[in-house]
Amino acid sequence: MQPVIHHPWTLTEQEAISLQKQLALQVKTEDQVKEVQHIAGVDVAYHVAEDVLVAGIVVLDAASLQVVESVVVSDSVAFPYIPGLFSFRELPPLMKAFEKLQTVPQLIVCDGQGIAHPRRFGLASHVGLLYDIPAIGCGKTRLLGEYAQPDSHRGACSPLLDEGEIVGAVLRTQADTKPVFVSVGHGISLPTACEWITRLAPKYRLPETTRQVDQLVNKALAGLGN
DNA sequence: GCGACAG
DNA sequence: ATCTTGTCGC
Repeated sequence: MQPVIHHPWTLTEQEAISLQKQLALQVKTEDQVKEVQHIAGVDVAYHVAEDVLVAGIVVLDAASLQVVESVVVSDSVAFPYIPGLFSFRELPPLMKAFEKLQTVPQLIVCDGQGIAHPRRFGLASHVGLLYDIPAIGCGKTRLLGEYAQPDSHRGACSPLLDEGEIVGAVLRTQADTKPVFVSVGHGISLPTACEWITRLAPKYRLPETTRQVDQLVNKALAGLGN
C-alpha cells in the first residue's frame, strides 16, 4: 500500500507542530466506515540504547478475529520521542511496513491516541489520513483530558474531555480491569470506534489487533539479536 | 516556575 | 517503550 498524501519527514519540532495543525483540519469525525472485512493493528517495538526499532502490521478477519496477514520491518530511529509528536517517530517505519502489506484493511487500530491530542492529531489521525482509511486510536494510558472512572462492567465508558470538548472515551473492555483510552483517528465516529474496540476485545483488556501485532514485533525484535 | 507528558 | 522475579489467581 502507498499513502494518498505526502509531506516531508525531516522536520524540526516546530515544523512538525505546524504540519499537525494543518493536517488536523482534514480529519473526519463522521463514519466513513463501510463493510469491514479486514482490520489492521499497527505497532512499533524499541530497544533501549539501540537506534533500531521494529514496526509491524497484523490484519485480522473482522468476523473471526483470526490473523490473515502480518508484516514486520526494522528501521533506525529518525525522530526522538516527544509527547505530542509521537507519529513522527513511528510513522516512517510503519510506512515501510504498509509498503509490504498486500491486504487492504477497511479499518486500522493504533496503539496511542487519535484526536485526544493537544492539536487533535495523534498517531491514529495521522495514519488514517495518510492512507485515507478509517482509523481508531486505542491507548493504554492518557495523553491529556479529564474523565470520571467508568462503571466496572464490560462496555462501560465515560467521556474524555479537553477544554470542554469530548476528545475520546475511557472504555472498560473487561469487567474490573483498567479501562483503555479510545479516540477517533479519522473517518469514524466515537460511538462506532467504541463498538469496534469492544468487539475486538472479547477476552482481554486490549483489542486483539493490538495484542497480535504487539507479540509479533516483540518476537521479531528478540530474533534480531536482543 | 512546577507538574504532566501516547510509546 | 524498556529495565525486571516472583507471585497470586483462573
